[in-house]
Amino acid sequence: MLDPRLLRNDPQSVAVALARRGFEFDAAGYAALEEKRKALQTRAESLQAERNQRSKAIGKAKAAGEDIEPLKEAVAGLGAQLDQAKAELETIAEQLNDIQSGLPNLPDADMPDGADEDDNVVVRHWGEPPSFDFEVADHVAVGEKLHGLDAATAAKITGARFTIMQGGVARLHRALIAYMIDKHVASGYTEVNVPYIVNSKSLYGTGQLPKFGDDLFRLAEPDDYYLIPTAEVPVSNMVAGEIVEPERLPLRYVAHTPCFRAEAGSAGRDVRGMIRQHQFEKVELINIAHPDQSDACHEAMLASAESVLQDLELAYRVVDLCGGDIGFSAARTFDLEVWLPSQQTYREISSISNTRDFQARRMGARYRDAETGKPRLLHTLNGSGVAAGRALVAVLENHQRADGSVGVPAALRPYMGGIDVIEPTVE
RNA sequence: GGAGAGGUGGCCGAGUGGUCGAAGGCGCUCCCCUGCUAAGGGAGUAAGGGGUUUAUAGCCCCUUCGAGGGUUCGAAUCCCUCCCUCUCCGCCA
Repeated sequence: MLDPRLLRNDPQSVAVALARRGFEFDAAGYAALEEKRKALQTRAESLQAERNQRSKAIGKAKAAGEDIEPLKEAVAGLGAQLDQAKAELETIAEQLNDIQSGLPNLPDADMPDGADEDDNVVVRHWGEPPSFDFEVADHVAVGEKLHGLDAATAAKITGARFTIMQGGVARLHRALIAYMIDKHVASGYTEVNVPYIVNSKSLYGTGQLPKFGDDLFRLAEPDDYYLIPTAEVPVSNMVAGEIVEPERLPLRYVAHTPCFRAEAGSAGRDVRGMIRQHQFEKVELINIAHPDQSDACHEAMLASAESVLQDLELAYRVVDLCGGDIGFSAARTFDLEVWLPSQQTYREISSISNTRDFQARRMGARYRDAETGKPRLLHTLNGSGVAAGRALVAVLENHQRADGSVGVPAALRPYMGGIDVIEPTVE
């Protein structure tokens, strides 16, 4: 949510800023609605003030043993007027609120302009895409050869966009997760284990609702809950409604969770393999920061995620998302894209965003300002460190060998019982 | 699931229809005292919103005692619904 004061005082500048991300904001219409709101609110509040005053007078008269009947008669007409004024105000307030909750975040000044992902700016590359002296297989073929990936059986059990991992591949997946969590904990993150099911309020707080409900799996019964699309939702909402003492900042959390996404609207995309699943696992980094710290936190999170890929010996590039590609809640986002030999291209494996006070305002997440003692909105940041499913894909593809085996990066060997290669198993 | 208790400010905790945004305590801030430390004395200290305004200063006003309805001139206090927490029982990983 954007600062309502900014929307009121300078809707035109908001419209200009949001246009950079291809969002059309009707500043004039909003301003007109605001004018109405102001008039209605002033009227409702002055009626309320009058009634409060009169009621107080009745109280005093009664305490003094006076006859209060005439005083009560004098208030008689006020109630109906007040109710009507309140109802009118509420109608307008709802309209304003609907508009506000649908507005995406203001982009940072540094965010690149652009219409779509083709306009994202490549910041840097790390590592060389590996060369192979045999014909590379994609991760599906590699996984099948290892008897480690089985989409068909998962489809029987559930449906499309699910996978069964087994044997060495399942263990590799688990190793990736354990390694990543341990690494981030070693660099100062606090490991948290959080609910994978959340209520709508939490999803509103991080910005998935009300606009993006179609992307979510919803549990209608026995409660109106949702499966999380990312750990960002439960972890960020840990500070919802809280006032955090400044000396605790930044809060740095790492969480491993499954993520559930309906993938509405992506039918036909990445249908083969594990790139785009309804269920995948992710190690997520969350920072809850003082506004002065948030840029530094953003950089540090990016570095943390990068070092995972470096440890895994995977070539990647860092991309600065442009206005046409950046997410609803983010002011600035860096993606990590890992090299996939089968596709001869870089694919997203991590997305690291600073939402500034956008989510904090929706969640009511604040810190106490050391100087003024007043509560101020926090900044929240989230980033994958990294997506486990896609990391598995990247390792299978980049470390595959001609004989169908897959090399285990040194960083993962302690988590793989010391083995340095996954061999095809006989069923 | 059954029975009971409870949800009040940063925290703890009083408060069963009016003068209560709310006693008291803790914490915090400032001042005084004490040659350090500890203790002591005094003052202050909720949040959100609107109007006015160059202003997140001041002033005026509204709202908020788990959430939402209701009764009433007036609700933290009474009634209804829901949510959450705790205790005991049941069940269960």
